[in-house]
Amino acid sequence: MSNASGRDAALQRRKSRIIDAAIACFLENGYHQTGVRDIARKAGISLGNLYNHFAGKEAVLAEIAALDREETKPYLRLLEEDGHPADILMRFVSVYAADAQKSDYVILTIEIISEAVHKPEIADLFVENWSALVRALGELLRRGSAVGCFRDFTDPDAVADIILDAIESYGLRRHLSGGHDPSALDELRDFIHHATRR
Amino acid sequence: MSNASGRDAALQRRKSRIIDAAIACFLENGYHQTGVRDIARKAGISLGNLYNHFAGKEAVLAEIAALDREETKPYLRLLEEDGHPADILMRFVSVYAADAQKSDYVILTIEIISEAVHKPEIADLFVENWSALVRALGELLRRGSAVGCFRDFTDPDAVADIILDAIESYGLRRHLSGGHDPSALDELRDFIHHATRR
Amino acid sequence: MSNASGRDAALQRRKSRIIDAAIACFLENGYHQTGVRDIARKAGISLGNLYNHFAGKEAVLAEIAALDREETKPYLRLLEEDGHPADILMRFVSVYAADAQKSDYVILTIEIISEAVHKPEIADLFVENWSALVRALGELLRRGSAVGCFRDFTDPDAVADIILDAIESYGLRRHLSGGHDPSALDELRDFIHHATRR
Amino acid sequence: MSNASGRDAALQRRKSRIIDAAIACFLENGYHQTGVRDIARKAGISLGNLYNHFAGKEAVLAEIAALDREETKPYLRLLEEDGHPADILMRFVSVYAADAQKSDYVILTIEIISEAVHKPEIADLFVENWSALVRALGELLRRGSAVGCFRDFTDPDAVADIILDAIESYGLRRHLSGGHDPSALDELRDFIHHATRR
DNA sequence: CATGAATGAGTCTTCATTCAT
DNA sequence: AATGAATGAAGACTCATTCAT
Repeated sequence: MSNASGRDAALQRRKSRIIDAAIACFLENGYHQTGVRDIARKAGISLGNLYNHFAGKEAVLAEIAALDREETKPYLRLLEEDGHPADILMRFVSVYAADAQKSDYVILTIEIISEAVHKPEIADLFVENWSALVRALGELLRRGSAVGCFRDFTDPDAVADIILDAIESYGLRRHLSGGHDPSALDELRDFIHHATRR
Repeated sequence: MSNASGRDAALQRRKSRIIDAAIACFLENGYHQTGVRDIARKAGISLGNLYNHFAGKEAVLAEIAALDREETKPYLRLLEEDGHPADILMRFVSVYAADAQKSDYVILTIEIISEAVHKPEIADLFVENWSALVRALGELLRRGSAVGCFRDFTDPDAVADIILDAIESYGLRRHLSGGHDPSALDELRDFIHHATRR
Repeated sequence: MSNASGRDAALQRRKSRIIDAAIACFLENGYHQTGVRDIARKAGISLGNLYNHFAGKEAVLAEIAALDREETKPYLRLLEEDGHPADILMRFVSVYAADAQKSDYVILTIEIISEAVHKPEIADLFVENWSALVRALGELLRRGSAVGCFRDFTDPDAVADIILDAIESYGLRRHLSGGHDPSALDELRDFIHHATRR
Repeated sequence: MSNASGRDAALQRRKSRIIDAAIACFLENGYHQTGVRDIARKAGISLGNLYNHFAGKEAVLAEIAALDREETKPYLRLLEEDGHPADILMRFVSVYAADAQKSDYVILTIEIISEAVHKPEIADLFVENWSALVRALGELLRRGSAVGCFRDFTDPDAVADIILDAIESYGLRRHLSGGHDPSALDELRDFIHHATRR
């Protein structure tokens, strides 16, 4: 390992600590209620130093939004696995819904989306990840239709959109109503199953 | 009309103008980017006077959130109409999705939800309206199951939740991706149709 | 009683209620922490109507300061009574100290004085009452010196000043330290007795 | 001098300049009539920066109140000197009264006290300094009684309280009445002398 | 790279007062 | 005399960002 890359790694660790701190703050108090000072303090660095790593508060949020990409990868891999499309779909729904149900995920998503509404550059990051998921799921649906285990869709990508949305908002709703209805996930799986079966 | 009620009406008009101004501002710039001054200016009143009508900025948002209730009523009536449950459901989906797709509605909803995440009193207002919709739609599903035009659901209310979520987030997604895919609504209707049919 | 005087009496009652309300507010929260709205509310009248009775917030305080005059009268009478000057002095000290010890009196006095420091017109009201007391007590001291029960004073009025101050600040200190040392009053009486005896 | 201590010293100087500016403002216009901006401007720093040094306006006042402690020290030393108690007492009275008579001191004291009435945390700072003085003076009185140059006191601390009060309020009264009666101080000394002598 | 003092525009809110009714 | 909506200046305080060290 060269000196340079060692330094890079250290830098990356710093950035990562800042991101983690920011996420923690945003989760706890929301993006707008979080000050740059709060992030710096929680990251254990000085206020000014944060600006050596990020252009500003919004850049931190953008980075968080971009990180979605990483977290999206496992889902993409799952959707592209070989196997019975219907099985894969159900496994995907289960796993994705489980994640989407986690409070952290939900809150952070809302924070980012509500910023994205007024800031195109953040919306773009978001849409990018989303599109990748949609395409992968759409492909699965197409495959399933071809194989005969799903019905034929006029626009598989649109359906993929709907399915992903349903799962995401399922997670949000769980959070807002505060409840933890275990049967709800079954119902969601059932719902998607019936909506897609031939 | 008595003097008192005349004055009350004038007051109500004022409040209403403030609400309208606030909505316009929130839509344009978001809740946090909107200053109380902006609202007052757009409402054509003085800054201080706003506080004669609302306890503060958050109270304005709360009132907007509460107004949802009024806008929920037509849907409730639709869901409770006599008729073939499957027909009613499809009409409901069409109408509700059309509204949920309107940019205004979407943006405002996001603003409110993202505040609700950190402010229980706003979340409560929101959940209340939502519950009413869920119950009404759940009832329709039950009726449909009884009549035989829907499959049997383990938990009709959970399904109602899922359907409503799907529609809402459909609207949001339409907004974020900027696109206006007319076939998407058909796909959504189809999706829900297949997911609920016997 | 003529109509006019009846109306005047009613007016006076209103003013008096406002004054009482103001005193209550000033005691509880201090002059600056009290809003005109608070006074009006506690007086049970409308905000605007208060301005039909007083020129403004400061005028209310001025009236309160002026009311001191009334409360000063009993002391003046006591000081001018016939009798042994030393006895009268001791009785005066006891009574005046008892009053000065009452929290209400102390707080209100402080509020008024601290305003008076920057507002001559209020200071004047205050000084006036004080001077009357000083003169009366000074006269008593002179009488006592003449009769032989007090020592001779170079400047009896200055001594009167000192005595009155001692009593007043005794009350204030009691309030600030929160304590209620019953022997302190005895000590104060003793102190003044020794300081004035021949 | 290390860099760190150099920076600390600079910081302390800043704080000190702010305090000075605040005192000047409070003297001129009173605590409530002084805005944080006024203090910052007079201190020659930006508004926001003031908050890097003090938690807020009240914290500035608290610091000023606390500074009393420093100013109390010379008096404490004087009271604890060896020497004839009666002499020391008289010297103390002269010096303390001279200070208490200075307009600055009086006005500032009033501002602080009138805040202290409604804010225990400020009252505490005040009482603390006062208690130290009372104890020191009380000790002197005890010593004097033992030596035979003062009369015996039931409660020397209470007497100390009275003496200090008398001096303080003497200063205040001088300020309020605007006059500068040079014989008044003699009279005060005489008064205390007679009140304490055997 | 690291620090945190410095900046000043911006935040929401309160206030004494006025005035049409 | 009585009401309370209307006014807008002033209030204390926060914040993202910069910069000298």
